[in-house]
Amino acid sequence: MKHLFAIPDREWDSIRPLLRHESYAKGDFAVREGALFRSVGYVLRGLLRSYHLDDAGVERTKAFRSEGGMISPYAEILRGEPSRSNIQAIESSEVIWLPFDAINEMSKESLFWMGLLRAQAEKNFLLKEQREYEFLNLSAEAQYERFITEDSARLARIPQFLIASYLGITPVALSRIKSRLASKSK
Amino acid sequence: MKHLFAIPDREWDSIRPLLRHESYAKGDFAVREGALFRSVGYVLRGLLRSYHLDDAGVERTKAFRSEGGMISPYAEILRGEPSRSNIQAIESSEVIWLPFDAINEMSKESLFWMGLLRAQAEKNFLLKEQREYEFLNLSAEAQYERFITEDSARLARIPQFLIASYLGITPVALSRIKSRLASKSK
DNA sequence: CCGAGGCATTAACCCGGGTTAAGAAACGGA
DNA sequence: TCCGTTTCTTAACCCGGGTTAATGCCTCGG
Repeated sequence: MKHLFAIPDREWDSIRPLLRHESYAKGDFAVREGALFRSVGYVLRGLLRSYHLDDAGVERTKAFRSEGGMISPYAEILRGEPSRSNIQAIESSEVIWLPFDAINEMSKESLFWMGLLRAQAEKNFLLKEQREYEFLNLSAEAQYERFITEDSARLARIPQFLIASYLGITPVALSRIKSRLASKSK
Repeated sequence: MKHLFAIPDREWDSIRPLLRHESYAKGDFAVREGALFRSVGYVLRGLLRSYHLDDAGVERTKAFRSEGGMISPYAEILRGEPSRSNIQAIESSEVIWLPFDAINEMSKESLFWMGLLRAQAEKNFLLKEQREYEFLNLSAEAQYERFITEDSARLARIPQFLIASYLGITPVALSRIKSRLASKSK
């Protein structure tokens, strides 16, 4: 953990007592919609997803995050609002939670912490930018093809109806896409 | 400009000679696809869009930015890659260009500049997150309704075929949506 | 070992967006 | 102002995803 962000000794000592380590069983919720949640999660083990319900009550999956990834209601933390999303463990998982407000306070006088928050923001931006690119350029079928080629390791760990929810389509449509691709490659 | 980012005197003196002020006529390109572009633009006047061509050669509009907005191939700058997008003036426009690399260098020793880059990244993240939300939750028709209610001032300035390209649909489909909404509200 | 619940597949039908094409309207330059 | 170009609208047809529903499979607990 410490070495992952290249945290110097001094900063490590100041943040260490504020870290929270949590374990989640499959299906457990780390964050519930509506909660004022102020921490950023670093995934040590397992796989989680962040999702919310649309107006019609359909689950919309925003992201999957596994080992080494960050998960949190980041946009809402920045806006100072309660979480719009739920964060749920797809597998048994372990997460280290970093207190955003404390780091934000320290960042006012520390180039290191300010730099870490900058890196965080840039990383999250790039992830969303990539997603925008896919929504704008790729059909559901092309998005799925990209997913299975670039994320094949994760694919096996995520049930199909959640992938459908990530792509913004129904499980039925994803099943049709799969059979279309299968007959195409024959 | 200076007061917009609340730039202190000392920092203002160091950045001032590096700023570039450009004017663009309607239709002019500020950035071309493939160019290694390393500046972040602050729009003083006018309206620009950023877009790129998909595999089929169709224009895909990523964003519109008007007075007070930031425009740049930000993701590519962060990744150190040439621009994937074109940036074009929809109206006659004026832009101040901030040199990213110089600011990035200064940020290594300056809390102010590091903080500015952090704020930049967070702002851009929030914009993309909002767009993800719309793609994931809203039909083309609902996206358009949101656009005309929340961005009504801009709507009049942007030709319809560009709005269609922003929404990820064809001009024909947008025209149909408009007539559907018109008959609905009767 | 059995039954229940959750997940995936398939089919039938509907609807909205893509495509193409034609005509109308708005715009811009000479 | 006039003409040509660009933009917008409308129509016809196709296709892919939504919806609903039936079926089959797998897993897990009793």
